[in-house]
Parts: sequence; C-alpha cells; structure tokens
Amino acid sequence: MTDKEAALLCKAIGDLHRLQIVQLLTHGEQCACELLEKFAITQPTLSHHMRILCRVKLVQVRKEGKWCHYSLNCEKFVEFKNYIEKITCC
Amino acid sequence: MTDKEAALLCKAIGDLHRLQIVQLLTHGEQCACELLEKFAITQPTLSHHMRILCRVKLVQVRKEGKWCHYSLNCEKFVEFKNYIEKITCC
DNA sequence: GCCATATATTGACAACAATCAATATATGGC
DNA sequence: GCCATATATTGATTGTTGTCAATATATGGC
Repeated sequence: MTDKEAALLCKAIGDLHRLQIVQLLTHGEQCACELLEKFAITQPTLSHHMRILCRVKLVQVRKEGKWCHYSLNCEKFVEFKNYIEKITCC
Repeated sequence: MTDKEAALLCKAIGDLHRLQIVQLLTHGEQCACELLEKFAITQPTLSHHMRILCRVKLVQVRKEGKWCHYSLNCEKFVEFKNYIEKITCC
C-alpha cells in the first residue's frame, strides 16, 4: 500500500461517523437501513458516508432487491492494518 | 482511546504530507528546518501541519535555542496502533 | 400500472482545510 | 542594540467536507 492510499484510507475513517460505521461492520454485513437506525443522521448523509467508504474500497456493497448490504473489505482493511503496524516508533 | 480521539488521529494523518512527516519522525527527532527541506511546501505550511500533529499529541516538540525539534510521541502512537489492531475483521 | 419502501442524487450552505505571501516573534552572535 | 536565522501567526484564497431538504431512481407487492 502506498503512502498516498494509506492517507486516503485514514482520511476516510477520520470522521467519527465513518469510523463507527466501520466498527459496526466488523460484526458482519448490515443493510443501510439498519445502519441508519444507529446514527442521528439523515438517509442522504449516510449514503454520502457509505460512498466515501466504498470509494477507498474499505467497504463493499451487495445489492439484493431493494436492499444494500454493506460489509467490510477485510483484505483491504488488513492491508491497512499492516501498513500502520509497520510504522515503528522509538 | 475513544472512537472520537481515534477519528481525530486518523484525520491528522489523513493528509499525505502529515503521514510522511510521521514516517520521517520514526527515524528520530528532526528539526523543522530539516523537515522543510524534504517537502515542496513553504515554511508556514509546514508549521501549520506540525501544529495539527502536535494538537492531537502524535508529535511533540522540544525547543532548543532557535530550533524546534519534533519527535513522535511513541506512547500515543502505540495507543493508536492498538486501537486499530483491535478492529478485527471477518 | 400504482403504491410503498430502500437507496441515490442534486443543490445549497456553513464550516473547515491546505496553501501561500507577508509579517511578527524569538534567539544567538556580534 | 543590531543582524541573521528559525519558527509562528495573520490574512487571504481556493477547494473540500458534513449536513440537510427535496427529488429521483429502483424494486417488489398488489
């Protein structure tokens, strides 16, 4: 993972709502309507956040009928964790 | 570390220049003038970035005469790495 | 085909961010 | 005290972001 991509990923989770969305998705796939219930934001705002998370490939979407099921892209997330882990201090 | 603090830390390193500054500081303390040479930005812009990194306590400064020596706050950084590591996927 | 529901898009707005030029402040040497 | 140097602050500008209301799109059931 390049520094540039890592910076974009950090930026993507550098918003409290989006970080919490990522945390929720670690428990498994959730549809937009479920996520929406858990935050005090409107549906368009959630849609905006999900688009940002999908754009950096941290989250993926599975469309099923009317529903959008969002889930973490584990491969990308592990890549990100490895990047962060490699920044050694002291 | 709270979600809120983690989000602020992510935001702080969610800029390519600041992420690269953090990377440079893993090699040890550096003064502002040294850092400045490594980026195509002006001195006020670097000062701005350093203030943001210091504000979230990811970087600390040691003033010595005319010079400001910046270094990573390892404790805070490790805390952040642990936070990220605990977000388990799949 | 019409309606209800789930989600996306558009447009607007206020807040914030990255950057620079200009200027201010602080320090050490003379 | 004056000068050079290192860094910070201010002010301006341009671009981006988080948010909402309103509207559009898509899907399934009747």
